[in-house]
Amino acid sequence: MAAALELFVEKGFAGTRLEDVSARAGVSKGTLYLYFDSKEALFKAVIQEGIVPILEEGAGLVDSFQGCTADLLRTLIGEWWQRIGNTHLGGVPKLMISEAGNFPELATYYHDAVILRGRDLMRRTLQRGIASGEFRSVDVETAIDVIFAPVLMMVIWRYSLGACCGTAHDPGTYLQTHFDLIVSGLFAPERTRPA
Amino acid sequence: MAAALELFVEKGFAGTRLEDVSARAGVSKGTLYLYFDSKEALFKAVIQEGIVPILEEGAGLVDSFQGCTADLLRTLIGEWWQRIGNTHLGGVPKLMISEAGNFPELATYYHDAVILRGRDLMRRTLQRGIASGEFRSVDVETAIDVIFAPVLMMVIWRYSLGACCGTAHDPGTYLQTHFDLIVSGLFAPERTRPA
Amino acid sequence: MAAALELFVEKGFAGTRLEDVSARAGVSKGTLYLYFDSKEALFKAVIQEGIVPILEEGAGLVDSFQGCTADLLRTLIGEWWQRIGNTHLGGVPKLMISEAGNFPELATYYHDAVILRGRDLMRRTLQRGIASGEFRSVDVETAIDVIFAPVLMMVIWRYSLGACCGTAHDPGTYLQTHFDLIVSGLFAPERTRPA
Amino acid sequence: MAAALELFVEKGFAGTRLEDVSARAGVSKGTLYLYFDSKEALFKAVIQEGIVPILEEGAGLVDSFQGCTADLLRTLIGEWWQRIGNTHLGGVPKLMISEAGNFPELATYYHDAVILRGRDLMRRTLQRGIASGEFRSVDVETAIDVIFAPVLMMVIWRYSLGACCGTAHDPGTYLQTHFDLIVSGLFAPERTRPA
DNA sequence: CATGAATGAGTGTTCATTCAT
DNA sequence: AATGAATGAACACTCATTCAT
Repeated sequence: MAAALELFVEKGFAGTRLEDVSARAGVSKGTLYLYFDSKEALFKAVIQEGIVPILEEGAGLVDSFQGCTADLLRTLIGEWWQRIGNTHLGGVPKLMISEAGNFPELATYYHDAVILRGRDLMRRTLQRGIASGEFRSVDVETAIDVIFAPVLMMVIWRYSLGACCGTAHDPGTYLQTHFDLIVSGLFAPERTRPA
Repeated sequence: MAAALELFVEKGFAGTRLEDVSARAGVSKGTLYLYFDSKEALFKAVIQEGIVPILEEGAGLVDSFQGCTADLLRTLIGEWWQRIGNTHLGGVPKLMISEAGNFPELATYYHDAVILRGRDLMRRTLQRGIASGEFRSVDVETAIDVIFAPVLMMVIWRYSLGACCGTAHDPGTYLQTHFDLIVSGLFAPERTRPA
Repeated sequence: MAAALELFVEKGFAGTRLEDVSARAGVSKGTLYLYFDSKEALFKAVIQEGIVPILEEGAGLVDSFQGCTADLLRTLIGEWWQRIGNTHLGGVPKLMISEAGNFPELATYYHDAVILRGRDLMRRTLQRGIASGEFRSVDVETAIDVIFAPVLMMVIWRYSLGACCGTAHDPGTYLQTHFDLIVSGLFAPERTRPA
Repeated sequence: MAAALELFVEKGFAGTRLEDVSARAGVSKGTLYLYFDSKEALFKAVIQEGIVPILEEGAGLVDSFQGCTADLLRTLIGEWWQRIGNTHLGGVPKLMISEAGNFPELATYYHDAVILRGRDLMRRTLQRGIASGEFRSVDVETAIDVIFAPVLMMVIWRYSLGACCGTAHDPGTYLQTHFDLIVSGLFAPERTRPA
């Protein structure tokens, strides 16, 4: 599955040959069919089993986190970067964007299992901060957009045009800058804009 | 080329069959080869001839615009929406993201001819506003990112997951909201935050 | 279709490679798909278009035949031998027997369109002879079995074990013998066995 | 081997997957190769070991039978029905017809070991009846054809088109009818058509 | 200019066969 | 003896490309 992920991300679904997947995995072409019914089934497995478990851990983190909400937010983004963004899974958003039209059923699954769940994680985090008075009472849904968009654009760029036309920002700096910007915007006034 | 654009945008490069393109264009499959050497040549032509001319008109607009810079910015975004975003050309960003890995040469061309040129348009606009005192002296490159990102995410979503999982924002409202937000942030303090 | 018939008859459905069919037909593999959606569709077409039209002509013959019924019977069997039995179509009964289990839908079609129609032809012929007093009043359905069975066994043998283990009877003589036997058995006693 | 017989009969040689055979036999796919060198070897074993022993018993029966020849004939057909026709072995004639072209060597073996031996059994029976004056002095080879043909057609039908298009005669009644017809035809005139 | 029949290389999938355990 | 994971050759089917008309 790691081999399939890399190739799907790199070449798209149609551009990936199962022969290459099996070669990269060090098995024969037929062996793939012992574990996946079809190329499409392999594709779905890569998406589903790659990301969903990580999101479930994220849910546990939000539920049990001790500490201020800014730290929770920083931890969430950091974990996402460690476990998804900075691994081959970081190519999945670009992959889903590319293939959604060809796999509507999978796109729906991804929307429900990944996107909605991811938004939910962020929603609960923001509400936690607002409830505790740490954050201003912003419009939560819009804030979710604002937080996710640059992060997503970064990995999308990284796995598409960034590969040819380089000059990408350093991801660490980029993420830190955005985190600061967002947290500044979120912090409740008396704390972010002290006299 | 309109037929090809629609199908490339909808199904990606590999997923598009020239037979379908020719059928939608109302000609025979062989006729395509009178005008384009190959599927790849067709793809490049669609990208190049679709967007570049519009950008060139945009350059003329920025050079000759009479009026305040906020109006220029509003006009630019409005024209983009009228001529690109709200037509089938709106699918091109998603398409380039999908196929950049398979067409590095085209991706480089797109980067230079479209992305850099688009950023340049916006850069000159922002610098015009800053020079005239209308805008605050923001970091221009970051501001370009901030202005483009939500607009791009909207069309990317529209041509990928949005097609299956709906619930898209109304584009008009969305763009207006973002425009207001940006301009508020850009306006020079004495004007946006009057005593 | 002639090439396909020969190979299906010789090797069975699964044993026939479309590449061989196309080679024997003098076209390329892809060309087959211009005219038949799939191997299965080709198989169905071979069965349907090969035999059904001939049966329809047979129906016309029975309706319009002038002369004694024994001559009609002889003509029917002779025509069958000329147009089916002694051509590659003679392999179709063996083919249907082999593949009925794998193509139940086609088997049902064959049963209705060929077998039932063939029996009907024979039924009307026998009833004509009985009505005119030429034939004894035998059990018609059983007589149909008796007339068809040896004829079918001959072509089945010819396209199966007969190919390897030879020693087949001369078909002409075999058919003649059976025809005589059948007619002798059928003729009313006072006419076939005159004092 | 019972599992293989059922599947070969039902789906033909090419249509039978060894995985299904092993599953039906309750062993693993690899285990088959402990006992049979190849799919082809399994096929040959099924044919050879299934029918030949029964024919050998039949030879003993003809040699030692006490009683009139009509009873011997009835017993032979009855035994055939009990031990072959009405078991899965009844599918072997259809199977050999289907696969003779693909297995000429096996077909030759079957011809020599089964068909010739079966004809020999019948030949000796008929000659016994003729010698004793029970039967008319018919042409023996033709009579063998006449006796075997309907019986074979019945099992062939049963394992091919009969499976889809039903309406088969009751096998018991069918066999009885044919037996009566044959014996009536064979009995010397003075005994079958008394005054 | 336009056609569409023909091509054949390429790929997803199947399954008989092998072999380390 | 028995397993079942692994193999890879074989084949149905697709589709970009060509060319005679």
